[in-house]
Amino acid sequence: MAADPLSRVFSALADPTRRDMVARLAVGDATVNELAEPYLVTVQAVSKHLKVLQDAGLVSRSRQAQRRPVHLEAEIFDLMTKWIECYRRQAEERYRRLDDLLRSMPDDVEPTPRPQPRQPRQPLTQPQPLKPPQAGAST
Amino acid sequence: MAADPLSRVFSALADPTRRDMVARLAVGDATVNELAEPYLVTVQAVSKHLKVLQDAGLVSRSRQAQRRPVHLEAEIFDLMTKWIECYRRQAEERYRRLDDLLRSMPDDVEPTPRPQPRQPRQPLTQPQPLKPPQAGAST
DNA sequence: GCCGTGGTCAACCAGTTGGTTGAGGAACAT
DNA sequence: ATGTTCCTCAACCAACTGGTTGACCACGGC
Repeated sequence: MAADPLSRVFSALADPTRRDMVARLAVGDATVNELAEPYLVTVQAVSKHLKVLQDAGLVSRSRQAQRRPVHLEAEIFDLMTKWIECYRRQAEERYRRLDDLLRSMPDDVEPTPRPQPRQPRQPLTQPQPLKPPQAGAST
Repeated sequence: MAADPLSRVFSALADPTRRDMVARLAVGDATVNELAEPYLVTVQAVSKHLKVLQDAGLVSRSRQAQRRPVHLEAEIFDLMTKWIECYRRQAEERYRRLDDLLRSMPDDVEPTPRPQPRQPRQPLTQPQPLKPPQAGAST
């Protein structure tokens, strides 16, 4: 539950029902009952899904008489797209570099250009649970 | 297991360890042992993570003597970014329209411009398990 | 006040997930 | 052939997830 924000967002969108709700909310705010209507699950289940989306920061909720309208907070998507773009770019650049390398040496070096045998760990994603105690060490 | 591709990708990246591995792989291919080294989990656990990433189409693996180098397949990211962009754009456009609407009517209509009371369901994500039979489905 | 509507909370259950250990397969070196 | 290295498979376990039902809270209408 206390997972990092990125995990929460990815995890929230890993469920097709939740993605579907996000899609529905993209066209306009909605109440829990409205959101629940298309599915055959109970309202409580939908409420749970909504809480997951809310914990991920993907939706917010206000009060309007008895209703609790749900509102999509699209900015959180940036968190994901930034992460994705970062590593995609890295990978693409790597291809480019490898390509250049292959271009620059016709055929007189060893034919297996192992990319990097061991990188010194870089910043990476976050201060991961790298080598913590073990077995379910969920910070 | 038989989830849709989008769910598999999101789900695969919902784990910080797996994201970390993707980050590591962005700088170059690696073997299972190399990938396992920074963590305190067993190699078997890493192998499982890799299988999840592979099922999601995020990595591929070849054979090189005893080694099974893991290679990042960055194109799959497109699947996510496309989905995200689609709904983000929709949401942004909605704000724009609402903004225009508010601008065009100074103060002589009701002050609660309920977005849309019920949209006719659109294509959305996939052919969801939308209201099949049973379970209190008040038709 | 009391009731209906809209929504949440709590307890429970089944299935999945992330980890473990142990056994074993595949490709080399000798 | 035997051993070594790298990796996967199988069985098991604890924790989490997505669903259920039932109780309950917060409003607004009467």
